[in-house]
Amino acid sequence: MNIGAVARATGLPPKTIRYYESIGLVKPTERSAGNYRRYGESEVMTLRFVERARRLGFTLKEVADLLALWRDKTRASGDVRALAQAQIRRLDARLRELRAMRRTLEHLVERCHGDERPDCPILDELAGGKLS
Amino acid sequence: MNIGAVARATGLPPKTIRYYESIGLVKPTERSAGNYRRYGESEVMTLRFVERARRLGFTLKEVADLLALWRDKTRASGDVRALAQAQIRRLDARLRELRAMRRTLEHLVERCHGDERPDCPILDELAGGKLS
DNA sequence: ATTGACCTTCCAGTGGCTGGAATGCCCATA
DNA sequence: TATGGGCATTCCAGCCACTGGAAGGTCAAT
Repeated sequence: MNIGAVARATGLPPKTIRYYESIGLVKPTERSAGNYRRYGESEVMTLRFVERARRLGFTLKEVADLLALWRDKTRASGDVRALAQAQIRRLDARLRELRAMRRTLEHLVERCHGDERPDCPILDELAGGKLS
Repeated sequence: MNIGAVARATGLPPKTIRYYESIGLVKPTERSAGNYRRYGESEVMTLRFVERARRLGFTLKEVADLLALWRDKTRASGDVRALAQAQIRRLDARLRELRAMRRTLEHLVERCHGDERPDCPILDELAGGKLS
């Protein structure tokens, strides 16, 4: 399998696959005569794993840790769970931040008539308000 | 006011203030004899404006737009409102993404016993599951 | 005169890609 | 056999919004 086929099979762009290789995550089984990357099924599985973990918001560092645990048949499932729970906590923190931003913006938008006139509570608050 | 005082007054690190200057957002009124940046009240106000807008999740490009609207006394408040509403929509999109991640992770964590044993549904799903 | 806090510039790195240039490979068709 | 098109390669650069650190200059107080 060339990189393009792997890209189609994993949903990851070729560029990203090369990037993952450059940081040591997944490397091709071999190179063809013409120096093309050639991949086998297990690399495709690994890349799919990476793609799914990324979609759950894990950093590449954590993905590497998860991959290591995946490969380690003697791992403790508690270690995996701990990573997942840490990620949930980070998501919660981020959700709280975004919700706070949203609330504030919503208040501002409500108070701004939003027409041709120049007076605008949004700018006023940004300029001097306390924005809670 | 030197940059350190401005930093204290705005909550922005000196490095960030210099960075904002480098991208043309806010420049000091003048330089002292010893080449120190010197700021007046209006720069402090501008930086506070920037800091608040950033806290609401606006990009620096949008902050620049908001600043331009702020300075333009003939602006239409609708233009400001449109920026704020676009930002709310982006926040909503991001919130949906994060919530979806959270839901999936929560399911996975529930199904993983998380002890010393190696079998782990989290890894299984990352490896081959459909993760909804 | 010396200390120490502050300031200066410049370069480099973060994360996770993404774009583009210049070049090379592979295969099918005329 | 030439040629064309679709792949692939490497390398450099850029994105965003900072942040860290080195090497040095300034300023006020002791």
